[in-house]
Amino acid sequence: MGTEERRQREREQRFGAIIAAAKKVFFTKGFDNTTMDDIAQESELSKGTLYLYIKNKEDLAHGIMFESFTLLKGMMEETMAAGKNGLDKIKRMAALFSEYYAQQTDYFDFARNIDYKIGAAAEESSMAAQCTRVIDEIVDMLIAVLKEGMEDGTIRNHIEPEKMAILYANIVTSFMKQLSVLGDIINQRGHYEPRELIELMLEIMVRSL
Amino acid sequence: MGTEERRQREREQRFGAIIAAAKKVFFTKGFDNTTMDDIAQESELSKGTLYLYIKNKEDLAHGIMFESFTLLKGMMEETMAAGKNGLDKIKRMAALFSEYYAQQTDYFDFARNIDYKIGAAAEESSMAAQCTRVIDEIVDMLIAVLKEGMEDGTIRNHIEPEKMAILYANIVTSFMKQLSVLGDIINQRGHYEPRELIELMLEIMVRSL
DNA sequence: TAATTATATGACCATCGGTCAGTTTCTGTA
DNA sequence: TACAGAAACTGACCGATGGTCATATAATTA
Repeated sequence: MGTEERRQREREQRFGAIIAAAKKVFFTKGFDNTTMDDIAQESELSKGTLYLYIKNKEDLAHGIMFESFTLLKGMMEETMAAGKNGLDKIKRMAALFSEYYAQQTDYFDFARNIDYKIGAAAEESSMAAQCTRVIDEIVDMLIAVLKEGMEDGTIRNHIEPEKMAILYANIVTSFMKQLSVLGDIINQRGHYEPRELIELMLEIMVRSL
Repeated sequence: MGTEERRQREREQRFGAIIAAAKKVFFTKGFDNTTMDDIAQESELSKGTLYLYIKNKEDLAHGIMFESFTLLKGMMEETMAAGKNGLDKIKRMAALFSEYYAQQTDYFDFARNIDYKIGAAAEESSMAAQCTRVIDEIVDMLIAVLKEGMEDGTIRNHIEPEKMAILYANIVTSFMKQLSVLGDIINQRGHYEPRELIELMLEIMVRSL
């Protein structure tokens, strides 16, 4: 009888519902200002029950990050497939990042609070470990496309692709995270749209290849 | 009689001592893991007394940031004075930033937690307001040197210098903040020294001018 | 139906940022 | 020197919050 299977499925659904509820509250009130009671209420469970499905508040955040990274990875795969050569793929990727930032600014704001702990937590927490795995896969995609560009001659720069992938990924994400927070203030003071600054940054990155 | 003046001086010394104690503890244990009781103990005052000199824990952090930005500004002024033309000044500035990162990595790690709140807090807190003032002065210095380079022909790129200063300042600081946290993990996994990645990043930035 | 197991609950605990009534120390005056 | 008022200081206390656990409820099995 499939009782055990059904239970397992229900457990996963519960977990998914908790992640969804947490995401809703985190993105509305911010990580620090959200209490576990808020999440309990939103998910219509008691606080104690939450802890049957998650390890702690931080782990919950890593679950959300995992979802986000997985989504991005899927979009990258689609984008890459459409590119004609190495440089073209990178240009499309840059456009994708810009679009992703515009649509998911909340994620970057949230990530700024959280993702720096992922590496340190990866050993203890399965959610954090899953995050690092997806991040590694994303970096691997970047490495592959850089290599492709070097081989087909569309990229002049021949520094180690592994090093460049790490470098560029960190420049882009750190800048986006910073803008997700300071963007409004910068816009208010100097009238520079965050999106405009990001496009400029990406242009500099692509041109440097 | 100079009683009042002496008192004022003593108040400032107390404040300075509290900042110093807080800095010591924050840099050792991190912002989140430091309790106000820790700082009270380190500064040999009661917790209640701390609050006669500071507004709250965040304000204390802004005081430390202010000190840091002021230090950097002073170093920038020295560096700029030694430069021969616009581009030369910028190259020296890049070298300065790299050196500053190496010497004060702790500051960036700390800043990552704090500085995003400065803009929002500037209206309420005098410490945060002082921070924004120094940051503005630093950005103004960058704008000035970019203009100089455009005028003397050592910089080809002629986008609005105001926009470029904001763009470059944010790329550089956000990347440094990210590395201050992830640097060790990156180094551990791919054997890329943080300092090396920062030099590469600065090189890309300078070359794009 | 009774026993066992899985799931859920919320009162409770420890910690921490911040407050405030009360105490001590300093200062100017008579 | 005595004393009153001001300034500086203290630490017990408060409210909020992440996390726990003894207990209760529901589902499953025999």
